[in-house]
Amino acid sequence: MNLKELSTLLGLSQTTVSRALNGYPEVNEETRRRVALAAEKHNYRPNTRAKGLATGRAMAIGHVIPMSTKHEMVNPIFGDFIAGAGETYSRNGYDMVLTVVEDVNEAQAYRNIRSRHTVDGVVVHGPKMKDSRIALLHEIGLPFVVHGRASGIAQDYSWLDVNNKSAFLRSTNFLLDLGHKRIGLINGLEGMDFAYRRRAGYEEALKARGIAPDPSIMRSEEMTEIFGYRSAREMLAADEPPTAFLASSMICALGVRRAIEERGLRMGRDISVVTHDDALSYLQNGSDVPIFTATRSSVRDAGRRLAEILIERINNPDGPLIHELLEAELMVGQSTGPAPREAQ
Amino acid sequence: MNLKELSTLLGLSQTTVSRALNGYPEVNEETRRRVALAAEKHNYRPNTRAKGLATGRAMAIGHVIPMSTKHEMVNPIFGDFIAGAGETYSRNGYDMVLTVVEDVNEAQAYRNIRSRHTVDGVVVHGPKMKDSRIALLHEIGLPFVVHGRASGIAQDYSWLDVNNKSAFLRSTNFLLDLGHKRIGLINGLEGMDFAYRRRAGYEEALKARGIAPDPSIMRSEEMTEIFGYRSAREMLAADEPPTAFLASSMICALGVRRAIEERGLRMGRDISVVTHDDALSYLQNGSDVPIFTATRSSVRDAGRRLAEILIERINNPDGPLIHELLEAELMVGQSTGPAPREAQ
DNA sequence: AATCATTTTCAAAGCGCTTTGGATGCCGGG
DNA sequence: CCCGGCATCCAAAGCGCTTTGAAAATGATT
Repeated sequence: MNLKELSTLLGLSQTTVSRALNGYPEVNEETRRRVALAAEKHNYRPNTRAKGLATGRAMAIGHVIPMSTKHEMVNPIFGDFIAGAGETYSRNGYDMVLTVVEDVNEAQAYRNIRSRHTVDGVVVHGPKMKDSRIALLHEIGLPFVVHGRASGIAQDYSWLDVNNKSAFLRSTNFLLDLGHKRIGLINGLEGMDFAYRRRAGYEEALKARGIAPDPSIMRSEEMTEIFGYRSAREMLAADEPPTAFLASSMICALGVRRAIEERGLRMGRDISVVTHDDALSYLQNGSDVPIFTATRSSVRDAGRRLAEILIERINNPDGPLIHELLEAELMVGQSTGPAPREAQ
Repeated sequence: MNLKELSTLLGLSQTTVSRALNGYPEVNEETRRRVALAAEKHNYRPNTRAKGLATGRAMAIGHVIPMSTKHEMVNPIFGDFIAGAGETYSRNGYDMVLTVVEDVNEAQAYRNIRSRHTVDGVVVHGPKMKDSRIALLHEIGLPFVVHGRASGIAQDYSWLDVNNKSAFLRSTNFLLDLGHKRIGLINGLEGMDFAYRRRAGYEEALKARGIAPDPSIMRSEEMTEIFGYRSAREMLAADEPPTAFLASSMICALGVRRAIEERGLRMGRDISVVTHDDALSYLQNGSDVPIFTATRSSVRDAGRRLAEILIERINNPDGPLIHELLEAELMVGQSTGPAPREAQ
């Protein structure tokens, strides 16, 4: 069923039917009702492509997912973020189109998207420091919002981010207050902007107490369980083992816990752990009392909100840029306790 | 830059330029080269919507993600599956469009997709037993492939699935051979077809050795870490605790391990664990020696292959239906060992 | 009754592409 | 010299929608 068929069926012109369905005022309410009823009855929906051609709007938003050949990982937060964003999209009549692309071709992918007019805007995931995508998107004039921020970019842009620095500063202080002096940092991949900010928060807290950050207990990698495990194991086996760890994700933290328990130590008593928690739906941090003491910030909420921001920007590209900084909440769980006496 | 502009720029008709770019034979090779060069230079890409309108093909494939209000979980395998499928799509010039929809509106979502002509086909995720989506998709005539299978459906359809029954039958036998007689099952949500098949494999293996399945050590829920933890904890605290567990996912298995260790027991010595492993990129099962003994089957590979199947079906809708059953490999890791003497 | 304003409807153009059904020019064979 | 055949190219229609500009119908006003 298409417009033409529907309109001849109703004995009306395509114009009138189109207007009736799109809520234009210049159509009799009685007629509108008739049209709406018939459309419902025949399950008529305008053809996306035709509508898009006519209006110049795709009513779709793009997400480019770079697939590195080196770093094979699919970000575990991806699913929850998408779920949140998708909710907003649905509510606003937008489709979501994903493009998986080898990271070396990422720039070309954005250009393609632009010239093929497949989407009205894009979400930039996982910004690196001095991320080149931002300049590119400005250049080709594709509306976008960044999930996170990119340090060292001259031009301004819209973003939504968790206050990573503050979160890690607070976690570090929390551990310092408990008497821990050697705190291992198990961070995300160097070069990722969020990892940089987290380290900055960690170092700032240490320095404020006169402790010099020790590179031998700071690691940076893709945040897998294995990485958390290995890092913690190595640090614990070293001469001056940390009495606490700061992990960048729950997945990492699970690995850290494994290393701790493998060594016959007890988390929360012998070794403290604080992690960042993205509130992934399949990886809840306990039910009543959190397992891990954690800085918590729902990535699904972030997706929801970021999608709203992007839609706002698409509707009003010359409107003000939007910046939103979410504070993570520090939730005390069972994984932290005072530093053991002998280590103090 | 659009076709019209490009063609006047070249002093050619739109027809010729279009044909040159699309590889039709009736155009001089010299001309074709000129056209290709100019297109490259001006970064010309045909407008997706216009092309779609003209050809009747969307060159896009849909994934409908139902968001339950009850079960809030985003399936953790989702990211990896999408990454695999997306790879195939990119290679074949397809876009991937996701629709997040409240599960109660799922049927309507498929009808919408169909009548709006947004995609050429869809992937059906997480089939339940007697899944109603299959009949629906047949009815509205939208090409599709199911990731998994649905028992109790009259009509045939294309699918790609892991042999869940065989996998769990083999795991169970493996544990039985090690002398375990009480094996707890920590399964996915009842009603999901894969969970049904896994249980069938488990029960068949037990019965073959004259052991009656005991409902008190069989659980069924969404496969979260918490669920694995709680289930294992409860079973371990009961009168006749299991000496081994069979878990339906790595995430669950992590919870099981936590429960075991919390009780002061050692996994692989006191309690054995076998899990199914979807080979998620951020949750590798160890590096050299697997942590968990596991039935392993890469969900990313599944995505890749399933996308190929769907594209085949789209190109040849009247071709034969395709069924592919992947066997999981049983990899022995550190989480299993002979049943403790006293329990034998 | 005539005029004007307002409401309601419509025909047709246009969005950017593909594709049909020629046109054009060139060549060799009769 | 003419004609058929082939290689190239083109004009125009059509995909299904929105939107412009105008016409028709209605109601209000004088």
